[in-house]
Order: sequence, then structure tokens, then C-alpha cells
Amino acid sequence: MTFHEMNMDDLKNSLQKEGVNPSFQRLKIYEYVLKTRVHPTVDKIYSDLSKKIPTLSKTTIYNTLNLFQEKNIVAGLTIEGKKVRYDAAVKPHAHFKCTACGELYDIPVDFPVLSSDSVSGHRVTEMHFYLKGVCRSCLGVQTQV
Amino acid sequence: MTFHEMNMDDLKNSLQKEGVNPSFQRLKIYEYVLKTRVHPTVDKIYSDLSKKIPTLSKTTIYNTLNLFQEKNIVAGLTIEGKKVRYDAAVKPHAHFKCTACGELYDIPVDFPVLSSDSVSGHRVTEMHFYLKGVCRSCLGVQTQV
DNA sequence: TTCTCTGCAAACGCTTTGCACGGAT
DNA sequence: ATCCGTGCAAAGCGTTTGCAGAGAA
Repeated sequence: MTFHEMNMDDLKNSLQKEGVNPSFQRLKIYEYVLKTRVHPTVDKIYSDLSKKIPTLSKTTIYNTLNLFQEKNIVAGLTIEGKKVRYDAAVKPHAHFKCTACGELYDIPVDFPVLSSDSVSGHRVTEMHFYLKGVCRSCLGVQTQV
Repeated sequence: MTFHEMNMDDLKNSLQKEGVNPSFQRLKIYEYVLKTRVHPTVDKIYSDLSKKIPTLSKTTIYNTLNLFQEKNIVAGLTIEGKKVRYDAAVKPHAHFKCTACGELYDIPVDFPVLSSDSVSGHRVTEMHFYLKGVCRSCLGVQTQV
């Protein structure tokens, strides 16, 4: 079963399994992060979810995502200063940020390093690999000009 | 010649070569970033340099580092939200952040991917690879307890 | 009731911006 | 006189915190 096929009960069970009380807001935020392909910022989550949940506050989104991070339900990505983006914690992969359009892509990667849990004597618990450049579609636009 | 062996005239020439007017403050900041092993935050640079240059302001450090980044003289590292750290732009390497002591280490790495300039059709201009975990020396302390 | 979750408002911390002063040419 | 660099003060912006009210058990 992929994340996209999970229904509300599956999501609820997932949260409970991690020791998180599945409130309405938490479920909706969890669903959003799991089911959208984007790596949303808090602002993006807020602007999308508040359409359906008008009373939702950013504070709740921050609270919820911080809770999820503690429980390793999602991972926070820091590609650039300021804004943090969130990603459902799945198998290690790389991110590609387009400096032209700002889009963030997933890149499938499989290094030997990524499966090791120690490097230079340090114990590794998290790996982050991201690239910047100009994405395929922006390259296409450029060549058309 | 390594960075550590450069004298003030070498530094001055480096800046001029990149089209940066080598003012006193810029030179000192450049020297600091090149010659210290740490990956300093603006605060660290400020607290260290302002001992010798009491009039130095953080604004100037921000201005200078932003200028250096535009000219690709230094690279900004964003390991965690908020604070940005700065690194002299040299050959690609990975960073390891210890979640126990907060120390940031350089890790020598050499993937095939790192020498490629395109991935999945995107043109890559920057690569960032960082790990988190518990560093060698903190592991040692733990086992002594 | 009691405990947790929510969300407004205010505080916080890092960074940027506006602007005037000062130094160099 | 002009131009650019510097640095104070204030604004900006993402995030966190304080706290009171709502809701579940």
C-alpha cells in the first residue's frame, strides 16, 4: 500500500502507532503532507488547508509539524535560510531546488554512503542531500527564447 | 599554496580578481572565513572580529557575505533553519552536524554523482550534502559515563 | 473535572532595508 | 564633488511562546 492509497482510518492508525493523538487538525495536516507531492512550507499548508478548515491557525500547523518531527513522522528540510519545508519521512533521497522557478524536486539516488550508519567515526542518524540549479522545464523555456 | 598560507596581499588579489573592492572590513572577513576551520555564523564572525575591529557592525558582515556569495567567493550553508553558516567555496565535500555538541565537521566524500553536472535532466550548479548524528568525541564521552 | 488541543496575540531571533555619515579618488 | 563602503536604527519575516478558551474523556 502506498501513502496515496491510505484512507482516513489508515492515517489515524499511523498516528496512533507513533503515539500521536489523531485530532482533526493533525489528521488533515498529516494527510496533506503525505498525499501532496510538493514539499510544502507552513505557508503553503496553511493557504491550502485553510480553504477547507477556515479556523485553522498557523500556530497549530507549527505545533503539529514540530510534534511530527519529534516522532519522526515527517522530516524538516532546510534548503535555504528562513523557510522550512516538510517531507514525509521515507527512504533517503535527494532534493533538487530550481533557482529559476523555485520548484523542489525529488531525485532518486542510491549511494553506498547512504546505507552506512557511520562516517569518519561519527554515528549518522540523518542524511540530507540537495542540489541546486536549473530544472529541466526551465531549461526548456530558456532554449525556446 | 593553501588558503592558510595566504598573506594579506594574496587575499587582496583574490578579492580583486573576483571584482570585489578589497576594503579593510572585507579583507578581514575574507581572511577569517578562509583561515578558520569553523563554519562560522554571522554571530561568530562578529564576536571574534569585533575584538580587533571594535567598530565593526553586523550589517557590514551581512553585506559582505552576501556580496561574497554573489561572487561565489563563499558558500552559505543551511543545516538548520534560522542561522546561516559560511564556508569558503572549495571542492565539494559533506558536512556533519553533531546534534549533541553542535559542532560542524567537514567530511571528505567522493561520489560519482558529485562530479556530474546534470541529474535527471536538471542542470546542477550546487551540491550540498550534510549528515546529522553524534560525533566521534561525543560518542566517546557517552561511553565513559 | 481534568487534561489536551487549538489559536489569537505578542515576543523572538536572524536578516534585510533605509538612510546618513565618512573616506577615497 | 562624486561614488562607494560602513554602520546605526528600524523594519521584515518565519517561528516560537504565553495564555485563555474550547473540546474530549
